[in-house]
Amino acid sequence: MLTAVASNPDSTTLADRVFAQIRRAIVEGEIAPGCKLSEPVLAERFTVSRGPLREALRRLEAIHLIERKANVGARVVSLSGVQLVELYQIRETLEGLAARLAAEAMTDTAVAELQSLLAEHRASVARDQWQAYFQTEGDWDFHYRIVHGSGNQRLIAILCDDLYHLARLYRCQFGMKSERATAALKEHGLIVDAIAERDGELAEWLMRRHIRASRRHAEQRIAHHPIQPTMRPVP
Amino acid sequence: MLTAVASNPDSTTLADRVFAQIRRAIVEGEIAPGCKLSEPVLAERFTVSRGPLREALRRLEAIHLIERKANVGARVVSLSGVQLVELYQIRETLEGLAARLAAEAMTDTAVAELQSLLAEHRASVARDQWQAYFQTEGDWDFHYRIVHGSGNQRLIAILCDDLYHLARLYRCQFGMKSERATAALKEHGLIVDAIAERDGELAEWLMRRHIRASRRHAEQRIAHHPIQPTMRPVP
DNA sequence: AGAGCCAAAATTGTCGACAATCTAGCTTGC
DNA sequence: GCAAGCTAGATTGTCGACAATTTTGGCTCT
Repeated sequence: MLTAVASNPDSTTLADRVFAQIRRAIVEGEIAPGCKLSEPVLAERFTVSRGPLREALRRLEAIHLIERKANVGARVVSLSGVQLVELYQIRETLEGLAARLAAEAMTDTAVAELQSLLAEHRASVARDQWQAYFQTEGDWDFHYRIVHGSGNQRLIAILCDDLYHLARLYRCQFGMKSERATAALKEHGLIVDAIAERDGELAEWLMRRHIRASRRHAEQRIAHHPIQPTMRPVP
Repeated sequence: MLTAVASNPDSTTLADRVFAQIRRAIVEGEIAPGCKLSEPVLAERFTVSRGPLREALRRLEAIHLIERKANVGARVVSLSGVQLVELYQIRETLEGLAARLAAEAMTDTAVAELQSLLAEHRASVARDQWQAYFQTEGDWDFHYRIVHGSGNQRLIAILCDDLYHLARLYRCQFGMKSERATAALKEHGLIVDAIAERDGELAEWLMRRHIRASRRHAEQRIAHHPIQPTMRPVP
């Protein structure tokens, strides 16, 4: 669902694969935030020339996962609390829009699939409440579906190709366990219901409240676990 | 105000300059929508190697001004009516947010500057009502200021670095004259007033209505002047 | 004559080497 | 002893050439 391109040996270009690999490494915390990305060492690590590697870095910069300065180099973005709040503000607005559009535009079969996905998540949470990883992944799945359901291609691009990668990085960075999983699941249920009833206005309002709650949770967590400007080198 | 980098011979990298030049050429309609961008001819036209040129193309792709397919090449985005509507939907949401945040976060001096900018625009419109170009440029100036006034760095990046270039391209493409200039100016005045009174809720509502009106205007125009899939070669 | 296939040309992707720039460590002077 | 300037090393930016893929033109076959 992400960008299924990885590990296909010849269907894409080298730069595509390197891009996907580094992105995964960054988003999953394998390469630490603030870490410098040296072109020679990455080129050797992925056994490619600096050409495709530079293209990959440029694309990582485009989705704001790394920052580059001319003649200096690239670093993984370092995450601050205010940037997290900024991200949540935008997500609240855009995903609210997505929910409203989805309620108006999603096909009946897509709604049914969304409902079954939700049922799966419910079962999964009931089964193994401890498995935080798959719960957060399920959360992403849910949001991805809604956004795609909106049908607005540019909205899909902004959220799924740019902001979600950053949001995932933040979650990994601040170690967001899913204490909120059961509450989030309940909120998801309400949103799906609103979409199923084609009530766009309600779906938007519920989605905005859902993300606002998630933001509050994150803010609280940061307050206890204050900003740690990680700058450790690449493992 | 755009990205003042052009024509500075050595302060930036080659790729930066080529990027800015091609972007300007595309946004101002010098290179037609749908037109193919051949790397060799562009490299010769700007007297650079294909290396920096490819970087520029990649950055143009990142802001969605061109589309690339592997082993095929790059084309300037072709504009459809539905994409225009998609863009307006997102702008309505995001700029509404920007207006609300600006009302809460802008400094008093920034508000004063915004008011004087508005006065300038009023004078300009009263003086030479025919000069459509500067009016639309003034319109962009206004929106740029509000967005920057929000203080949300990511919001600024999404709107000013990505969506606005596309929107400008659309305006050039569909030849949006400013019959709406005087109405738009009146709406701008209300928004500035709301911001000056620190009424974020009202500012958001007014901004959304302003963009909605602009969208309706564009839709009407497209209806009379239906989609012309331009595909003429580079001049 | 039209459709399908093959080959050549052009274009894109990739690579290695060179030049310009920045960083770090050392020397030198106060 | 500390700060400023300089030199050496490493890193990034740029270039030209080669390899792989796509496209186009012509040819053959039905």
